[in-house]
Amino acid sequence: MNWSKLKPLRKLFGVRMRVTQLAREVNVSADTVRYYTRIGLITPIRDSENNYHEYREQDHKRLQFILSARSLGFSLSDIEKIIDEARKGKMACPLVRQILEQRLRETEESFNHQRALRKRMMQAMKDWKKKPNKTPTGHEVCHLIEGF
Amino acid sequence: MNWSKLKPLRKLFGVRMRVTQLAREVNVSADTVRYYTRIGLITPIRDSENNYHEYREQDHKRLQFILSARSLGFSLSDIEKIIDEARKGKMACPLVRQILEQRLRETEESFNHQRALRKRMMQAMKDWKKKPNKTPTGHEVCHLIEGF
DNA sequence: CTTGACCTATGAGCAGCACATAGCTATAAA
DNA sequence: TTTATAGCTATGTGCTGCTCATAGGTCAAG
Repeated sequence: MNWSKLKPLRKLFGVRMRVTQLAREVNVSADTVRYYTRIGLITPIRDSENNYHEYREQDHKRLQFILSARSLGFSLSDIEKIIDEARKGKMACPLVRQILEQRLRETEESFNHQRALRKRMMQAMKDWKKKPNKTPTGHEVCHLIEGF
Repeated sequence: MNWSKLKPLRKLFGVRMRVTQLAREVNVSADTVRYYTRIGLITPIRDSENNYHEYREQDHKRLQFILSARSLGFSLSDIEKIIDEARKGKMACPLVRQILEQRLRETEESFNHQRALRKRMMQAMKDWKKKPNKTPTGHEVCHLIEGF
């Protein structure tokens, strides 16, 4: 049966989208949206005709929330907890504040690690400019690394 | 049979260690050493009596090489390639230089991302201090995140 | 000889996707 | 109307670099 002529009726129930269209609207890959769907962060309905996911306006909003939270360093697991709070009608804000604080500390830490790594790498680049290449001897692999 | 009385003979063939002892000597976890062994970066021999791995001096050196390379941002896959070059008797240095260059570029990039993330997070911390907690309405989850 | 602390190898799990696969859809040409 | 085919779909698997869980082995003390 051809449902295409009936599709306009769906507007009565709100706009429905498939995964690729939704992904394009928020500028992420379809695989990312599929992944969030798979782990239950987004809960679209199924089109019983073809088993495809149908994303509604609320799923769109949910996805935007997820992406905003991601851009603030929240993990998907954090986001799940936050959404669960809100689903239970509770205020998620205190939890959100607390998680942000913790993630910020972690980000500071990994930022410092990155900075130190970057420094080491730049130092190696510099030092190695003066050093020659060598053929490995015995159980040595590369004197540049071993001698750093 | 008790082999312990024969063990001193092994010194003729060099010092042998088990995973935990080697791990302690280089200050990493035994699981890390097991992992490197599992993926073939370190190739200890097997004690045929008990199927345990026996690490020799060359494995110790190899592990130190791996850790030095890791501390310069090389991936385990990079390290595998480098070791393979050396095993074939080739000079690994040119490859090492080239990989370092690439990894440094990537580190710069992710460092910049981290810095931007950190900045966003700190900004959010600051902004949110003036904002109240709110009970979720409709399909909203947390106005702090949504309104950032 | 038995207890029990500690050790072992191996399988599985983690984040956060990206990719491979097999099969479905939709549009346009024939 | 059929057919071709481009593009879509859901789902399974792979990736990095470990860490943890499990089942069993070792070994010195009692």
